[in-house]
Amino acid sequence: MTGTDGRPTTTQDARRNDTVAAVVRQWQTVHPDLDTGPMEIIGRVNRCAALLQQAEDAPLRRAGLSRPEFDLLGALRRTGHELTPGELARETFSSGAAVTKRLKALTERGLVERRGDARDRRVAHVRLTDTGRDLVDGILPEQLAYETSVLSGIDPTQRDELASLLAGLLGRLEGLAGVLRP
Amino acid sequence: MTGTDGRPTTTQDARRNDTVAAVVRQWQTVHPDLDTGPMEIIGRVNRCAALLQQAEDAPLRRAGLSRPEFDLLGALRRTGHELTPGELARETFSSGAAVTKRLKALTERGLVERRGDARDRRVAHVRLTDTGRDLVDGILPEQLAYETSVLSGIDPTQRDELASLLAGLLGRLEGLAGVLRP
DNA sequence: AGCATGTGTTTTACTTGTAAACATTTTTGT
DNA sequence: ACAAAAATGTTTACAAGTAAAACACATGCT
Repeated sequence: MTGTDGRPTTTQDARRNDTVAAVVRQWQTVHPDLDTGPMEIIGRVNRCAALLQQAEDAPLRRAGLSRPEFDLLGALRRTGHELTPGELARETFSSGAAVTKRLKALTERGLVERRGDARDRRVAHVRLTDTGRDLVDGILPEQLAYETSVLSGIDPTQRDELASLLAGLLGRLEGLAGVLRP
Repeated sequence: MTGTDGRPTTTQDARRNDTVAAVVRQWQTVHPDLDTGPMEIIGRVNRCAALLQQAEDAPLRRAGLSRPEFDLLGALRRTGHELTPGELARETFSSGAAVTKRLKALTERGLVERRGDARDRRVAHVRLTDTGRDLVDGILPEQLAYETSVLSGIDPTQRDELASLLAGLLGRLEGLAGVLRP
């Protein structure tokens, strides 16, 4: 089945039925001369991210963790070794000050430990405690299961296509960020 | 040109070269049994949104506006009529309390005005001042021009495909939100 | 009319992030 | 070797969001 413009309508005209489409139509009537094309992508990326964060935090809340905290623990878990606060900040894309605060809270809860560096006494090395590791390993499958259920409405071919296109966009954005921040 | 698995490589194997791909690979080596497929989409959506917010706010900062403030003004501009605080909250996907604070700041800056309702004296009606309208109309083209330049690296066919796939995902997320919030 | 209940908005207390300043230590240049 | 510069991490002051309660008014029931 195809629409009058020949574009396939396998997603039941999703492009005409979400909130972003409505917003774009409003702008079009007020500023018919403006090219609103970028909104169709960027508006949707932003809105998807907002909704995902709302819903996705459910398994984390149960464990009493915020997502930024989980990201920090996850960085330690997936790299498999100790990281310094600075490395954690880069790895989780957050500021050093924010990492300092999170580390304080997570240390008090016994999820991470710190150790000074012998050579360079400015730096600390942070590692997961056993409790912290078990917590991450317990939450991650739930998180992925939830994410899988969210994506289950999209057929595998389209999922793959979407992942590739997003990778292209992300690569471009990260390239830009690298260029724009010398 | 196609990769060894037959998938086209028009985006120069973007899927293997962004930060999310590296994270997924790390998880795979630590938990080889886990299905990390969802991360390829959801991780990228989140990361794209984060980068877009950092970079995209440039034209807004120049005008001394935060993005949530611009969203509020934009909602008034694109609907073309007055909105109540509650409607603004729904329209901009934020809490009523946040809207109250933003309205206070924007009113003090002379960008919006309030007017009481004659029938129902609980509600207020908010409208853009001429200054506010001019500000939105001045910023929007800059914003769209920047967004266009970000997306210019992706060819039009892929842009269209990406917009459609995101619309499908967003529709599903918004449907879920509706169902999960009775 | 009088009171319970619902709705729209604001206020309050609190959480969390950021930017800028700071302290400490290392590196660099001469 | 030593002063200046850079790097690392923390502290401080502040901005902005949220949840829950408070507030103000409207509506419906008896």
